Amino acid sequence: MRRIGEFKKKARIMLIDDNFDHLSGIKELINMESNFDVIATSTNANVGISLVKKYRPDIVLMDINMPEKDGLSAMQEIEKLELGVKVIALTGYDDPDLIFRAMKIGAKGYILKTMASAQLIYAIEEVANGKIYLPSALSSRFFDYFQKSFKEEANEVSDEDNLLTYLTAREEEVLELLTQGVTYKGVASQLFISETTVKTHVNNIFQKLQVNDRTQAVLYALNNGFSNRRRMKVAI
Amino acid sequence: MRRIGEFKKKARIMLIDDNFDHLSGIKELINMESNFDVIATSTNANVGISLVKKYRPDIVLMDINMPEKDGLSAMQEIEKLELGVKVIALTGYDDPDLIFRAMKIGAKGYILKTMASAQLIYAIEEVANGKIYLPSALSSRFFDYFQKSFKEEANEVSDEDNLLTYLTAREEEVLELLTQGVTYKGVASQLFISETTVKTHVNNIFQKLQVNDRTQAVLYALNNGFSNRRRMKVAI
DNA sequence: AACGGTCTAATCCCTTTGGTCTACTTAGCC
DNA sequence: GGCTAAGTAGACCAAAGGGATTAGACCGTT
Repeated sequence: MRRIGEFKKKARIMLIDDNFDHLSGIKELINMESNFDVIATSTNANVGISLVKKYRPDIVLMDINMPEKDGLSAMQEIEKLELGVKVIALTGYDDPDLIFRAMKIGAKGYILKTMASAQLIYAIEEVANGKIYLPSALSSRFFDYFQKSFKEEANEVSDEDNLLTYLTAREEEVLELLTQGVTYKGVASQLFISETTVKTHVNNIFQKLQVNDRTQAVLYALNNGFSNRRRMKVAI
Repeated sequence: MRRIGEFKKKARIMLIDDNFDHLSGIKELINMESNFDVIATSTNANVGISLVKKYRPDIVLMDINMPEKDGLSAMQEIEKLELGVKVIALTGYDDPDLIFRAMKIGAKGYILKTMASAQLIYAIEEVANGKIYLPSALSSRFFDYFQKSFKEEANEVSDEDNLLTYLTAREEEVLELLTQGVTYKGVASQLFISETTVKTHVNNIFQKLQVNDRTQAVLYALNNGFSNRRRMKVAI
């Protein structure tokens, strides 16, 4: 919108943290040690969100651990506004799950309160320059978690007792169409075979997948790696 | 450089790179500048995989860009062996998609050939110590890509023209059961209503979702955020 | 009290799907 | 040449699903 050129202007920062002392501490730090402007602060997530709407800061430093409304939800709401506001998560915990969720929601950075103040400033600079900043210690944890979640998925799917492997090529074609909501008539015409042939294939599929009807077959297929590509945006 | 004490034994390294010159260069480097052992090398991915099975190195440095068999597939095969072998991807490209796929498969590190040799050694050390190493420039790219893929997904699903929002509470209950492969009879008995009532609800569901049959309704539900939790391992 | 939305349910009718059995053709294999 | 697996297709019957209409009960709102 009105974001001219690079970042010649001082980045405008907003702080949201339920701990007032901490809030003023960070504010002091930023004002002293950097050339950023803290334009607003809030000890309450909901008020903070309103302020974000009003002032449209470049960057929001958001404490994730707050009572009433947790910081992740607040962050999500800010992301939904699509104002281009960059949110940096700030918390005392380096819980991988928390890190993962924050990054998934769209956090542009994640820093621990225990980290050196210089690192905070550096993180803000990086984020102000359009990068995403995650300390390498945390990113290592993130990746552990990330890979584990994919591994579990892969295990569940590509197990050797996947009944889908028993299907013949033609049966797979038929099932593929069923997973698209096509009727037997439709399958017949698309595969240039008769409807009774489709029924024969379908019955064989039921036997092999140990299910009783079309819906169950489709669900089995979907839950066991069949045509995973549509469901998993980022395929290997 | 000699960081003794962190890992007792010298880590055993294997190199796979189709470029022989590069291979020997890295080997030299590692032998000279670190206390790791290069126990085997290969200019061919398939041979490399065999060697991995045979020697079970601690770490494999794998070039991702190779002819015949690409490094990602090779890496995936090595991961499938579940030998605990740590693979570091090595390539000339910092393509975010490539980085993402490598990390998804289970790469314990990703380094560019253009990076300083000290960084290569450092990456190996980190990985040897059980961490995952991704240079911050690359991890920034990774996160961009990562967040974008989730954003697309969120957009697709939580769009305001999601027909599922028109369903009443009872209709949702019915649909929920349908997405589990339950028949009308089953729905009726589980919800303590008659089968004809189920049919009424189902017909209303069809109208609202603009579909013609059970399978299509289930597919619509699954593709539009309904009971997403089962499909998405790591929910927010 | 009247209205609209939801949940419930029935009836009638027709279509689709599912189960079983048989049978022909083709391709690959010992 | 016979065997097997896969693909094709028919007949027949039963069960389930789907479309349309009607209608009573309940609840919250106006």
